[in-house]
Amino acid sequence: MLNKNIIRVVIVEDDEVIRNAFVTLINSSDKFLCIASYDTCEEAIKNLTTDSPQIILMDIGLPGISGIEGIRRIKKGYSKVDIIVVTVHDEDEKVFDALCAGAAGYLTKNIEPSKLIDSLKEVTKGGAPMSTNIAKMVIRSFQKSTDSPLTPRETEVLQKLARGKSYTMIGHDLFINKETVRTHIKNIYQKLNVNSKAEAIDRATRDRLI
Amino acid sequence: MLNKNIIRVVIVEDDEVIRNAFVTLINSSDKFLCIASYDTCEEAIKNLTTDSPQIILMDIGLPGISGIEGIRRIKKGYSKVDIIVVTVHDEDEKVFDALCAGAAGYLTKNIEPSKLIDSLKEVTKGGAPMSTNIAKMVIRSFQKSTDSPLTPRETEVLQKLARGKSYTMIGHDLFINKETVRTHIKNIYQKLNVNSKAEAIDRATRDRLI
DNA sequence: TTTATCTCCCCCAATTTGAGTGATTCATTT
DNA sequence: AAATGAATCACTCAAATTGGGGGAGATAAA
Repeated sequence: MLNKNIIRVVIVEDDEVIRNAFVTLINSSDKFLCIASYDTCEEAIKNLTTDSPQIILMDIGLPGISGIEGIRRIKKGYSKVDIIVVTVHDEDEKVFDALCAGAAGYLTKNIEPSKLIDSLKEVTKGGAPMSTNIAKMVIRSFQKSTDSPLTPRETEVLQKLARGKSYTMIGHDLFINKETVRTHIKNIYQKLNVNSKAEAIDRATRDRLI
Repeated sequence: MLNKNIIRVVIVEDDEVIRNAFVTLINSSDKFLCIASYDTCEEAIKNLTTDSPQIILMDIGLPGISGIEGIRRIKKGYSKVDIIVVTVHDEDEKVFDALCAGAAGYLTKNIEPSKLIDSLKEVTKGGAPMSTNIAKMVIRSFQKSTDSPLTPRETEVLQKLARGKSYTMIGHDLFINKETVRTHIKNIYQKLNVNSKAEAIDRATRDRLI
């Protein structure tokens, strides 16, 4: 049975022109078959078990429930499908929200047709296709600020504070007195211009200090 | 001046055979020039300003200071260079440590020669080359556990707790009474089998509940 | 009808926190 | 030689937070 080896793809995209282009493109490959295409997540979800796709190509700027929420719902009820986001949006928030919601890959729409097919192949092999700009954002999200106002020790203290530890525990971890921890934290608060734990963690997270 | 357009590359790799293979490969491209190759980070750092590479290909299983620490030191004194890790290691810890230390990309050594050159090109264009398995690990690091023992509300509470907020603040954020927050946290502790904030955050982070 | 989830209330003791105001040591820089 | 930054420790004090215990009502789902 040849059909067994064909990868079933569903498309969710509200722009008819783009949607049809994707359908044509995918069906032009003998490895993939576009079983269905929808212009809203709601419809896609309704037919999910019938369609039983291995891959969903999904836009995230949709009418009705957002693509992000759509990803969440789809992965909840049907976790084995790989969802690749294909969108014009490349703002940090959208990207990370989509990944957190369970997207297996993230492509921006300027992608060349051949690359899109490559991405489909990559995801079937267990990979995580990303546009270069997205990959860059993702990598950068791991990296700390290079010009922190905090000293190494203060950074260490703040990291532990952010993990919910008390002054006493931090002191124990770093082999210093609780009073020293207190001093460090006082200095941290002054440098970050805050006056509570929550604010400090907030600023530090936002500015990638920890 | 043609040299102006050649991308200067330095290699840090302790295995002589692999190192020489990389040198040959890189010099076979007319876009890149391998100016130097070292078998330790120490040496590479010593000659950094003289070599002034745009890209460093770096192994991370090195004698002397580790590649990870090497990345940190290089990026500290010479932040404009793009460091691509090329290694056999694909354990979570190494990968994330390298990325946090400032690596611009991460390749595993089974990479084909043509892909390595592609990766160099990608990084010069501001991208972040990753092997498929690494990309997958990175993406997965954003995603939460699908079978959390916590209810949605409890997860919400725990997330805020992990951001350093007090019971009072959490209640304010969620428009519920502080006492309700207490109850949630009591239940969370019981479910996670812990009895303090720090332990709860630790478990939740480790198990990707938040 | 039971169960799960979310909501709220009270008591209590121990700990923690934030804000003061100090000080000493050590290494680096000027 | 003096100054600066970094890291260490001390003591006070009032307010807030935390964790443990108890109990209970509402609603919705199974």
